[in-house]
Amino acid sequence: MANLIQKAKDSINDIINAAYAKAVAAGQLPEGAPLSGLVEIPKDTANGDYAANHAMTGAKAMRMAPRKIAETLVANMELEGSWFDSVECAGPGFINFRLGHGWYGDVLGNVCAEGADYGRVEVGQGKKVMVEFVSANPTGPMHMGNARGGVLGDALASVLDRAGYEVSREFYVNDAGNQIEKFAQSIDSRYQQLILGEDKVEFPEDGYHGDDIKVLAKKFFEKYGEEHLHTDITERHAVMARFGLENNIPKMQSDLRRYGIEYDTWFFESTLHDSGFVADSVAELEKRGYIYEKDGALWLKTSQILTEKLLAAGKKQEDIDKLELKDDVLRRANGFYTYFAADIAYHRNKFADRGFDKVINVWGADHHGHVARLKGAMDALGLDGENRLDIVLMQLVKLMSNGEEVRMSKRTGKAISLTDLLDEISVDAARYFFNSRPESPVVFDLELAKRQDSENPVYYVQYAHARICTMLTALAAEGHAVPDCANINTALLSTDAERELIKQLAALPEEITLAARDYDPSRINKYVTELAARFHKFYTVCRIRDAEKELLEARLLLADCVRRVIAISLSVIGVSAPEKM
RNA sequence: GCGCCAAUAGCUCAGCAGGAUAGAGCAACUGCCUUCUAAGCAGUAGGUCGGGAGUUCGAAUCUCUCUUGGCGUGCCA
Repeated sequence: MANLIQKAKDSINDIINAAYAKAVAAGQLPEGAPLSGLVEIPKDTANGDYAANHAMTGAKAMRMAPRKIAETLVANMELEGSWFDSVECAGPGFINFRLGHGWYGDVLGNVCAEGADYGRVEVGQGKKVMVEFVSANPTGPMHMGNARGGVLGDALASVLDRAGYEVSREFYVNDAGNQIEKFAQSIDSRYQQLILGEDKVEFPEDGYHGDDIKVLAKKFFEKYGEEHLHTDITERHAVMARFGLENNIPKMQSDLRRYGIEYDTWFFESTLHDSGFVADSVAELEKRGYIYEKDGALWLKTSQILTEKLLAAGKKQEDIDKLELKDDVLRRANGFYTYFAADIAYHRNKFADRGFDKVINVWGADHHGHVARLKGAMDALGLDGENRLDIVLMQLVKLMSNGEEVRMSKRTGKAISLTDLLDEISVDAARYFFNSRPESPVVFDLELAKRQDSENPVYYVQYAHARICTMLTALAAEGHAVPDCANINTALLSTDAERELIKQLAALPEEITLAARDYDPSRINKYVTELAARFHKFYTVCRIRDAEKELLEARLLLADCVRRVIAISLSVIGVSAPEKM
């Protein structure tokens, strides 16, 4: 579980502090100045492998020129026995360190020793985390937004898993409430149109207009015939809703599986209503004084809860007034609970009943108005939603076709579904493409997507992997098997191409840590693309087959390490690593 | 009106726990396969990082403000 980049940085901090102590003892630098700074990796290796800015940040306190401080520190440095070969001052006062070959050897040793676990870090400390994502309405096919949510959620879960969290993937099935009734009405209308003629039955304006509803109605008719034409409407709608869900949910499950996504739990909203947990949660809020009745409905004091929170966070009352906070209905006058009430119960269940330390929901940005109130409701229940509930808001996908935007809506029936998408482009391409920063909007050009073959960057990475695999096979056939890590001379890997490649191998644990911290799995895309680029360069510049035995073996091992790390990285983002292309 | 998110090459996007000359892919142009996969490598060209102000030794990155776009502001989910 070693992160050699972090260790190198820590080591530099130690070296600088030791040099400072020595300089102070010699009277060259003032005592007691807080010497802290950042160690970072410069863009240009001409500035060393690591650069420290301690001299610049300490300049003010020491009342000395940064450059002078840096020079004094460097003069007092001891690199013997460290990972570093050289150190020098540069620019306005940077202290630049250069790695020796020992560090590079240690990186390869790590990759070999940790095998498939390479890149695992322990920042998660085994905490229980749930990632809930997609949770598309089961009233129709999943769309492009769901496709992106699936990619981001699944990749985020993988990242967190590798960062040492105990992760659970969950899909929340909204199989209750208003939209289910609308769903049933829509099927019912299509069913009647089927029997009585399309012009004889009016289709509800706010119904689901998609063709999938017609298909469901047809299936329903094939099963029941005209049996349900005149049955009691409540019972009929219940039968139709169940029929629709029993058709749609397995379809969603198989689509997501085809997309490479497996959930630990499919959680049904209806169970919260059936068990009385929704009512119980509202009662609990009432007990805590957050509920009142008005116009026959039960209301949550959302504005009070959020106002108190914002005041505590230091917001001014006049700014809060501008927000025009409103309360929310939890139970309508007709006795039915709102979606929000069910959502409160659902999240209470996640924390209180199932004991998740942290819950992350991946939502479309159009739900952002819901974030503060749900967190607030958790706070009101004493469940610390502010810190334990995190929402990743992803911008919706903008679909372009022939230069025009295609609006996606289930109700207009013009949606491009996730199934359509996967019929057009490969799962690997879709997963790579949608894994970009969640808060950035994505413009998806359908024509371009269809055309995407060898030009897609995902193939660039996969090609690197395949290239290594076939090369290793070919060389093994010539008697050059990948050697054991302990038997190679890593000091021979001394060209820029080799060292840049090894540095990139070393970066995976750091990338996992940052991706987990920022909930940004797209970092892994960039990481593995850069790794592939450095490999391709190495491959072009450093021949393996023609090298002398010792160098050949060292390079063979390096190539094998790259192969393993590419495979690990791709698996984290759900992309396959083909052995040949 | 108020709130959230965004604005970087012709196009799609990186870079944002402040760091040294702003990167990649696509599109355009030029080289490199009798040698481990050319789905590759090397190079040319392309930018007032939306405008303005501030903080700092130092800003694409942080703060404020303005502009433009997306979304939200339901007894919808």
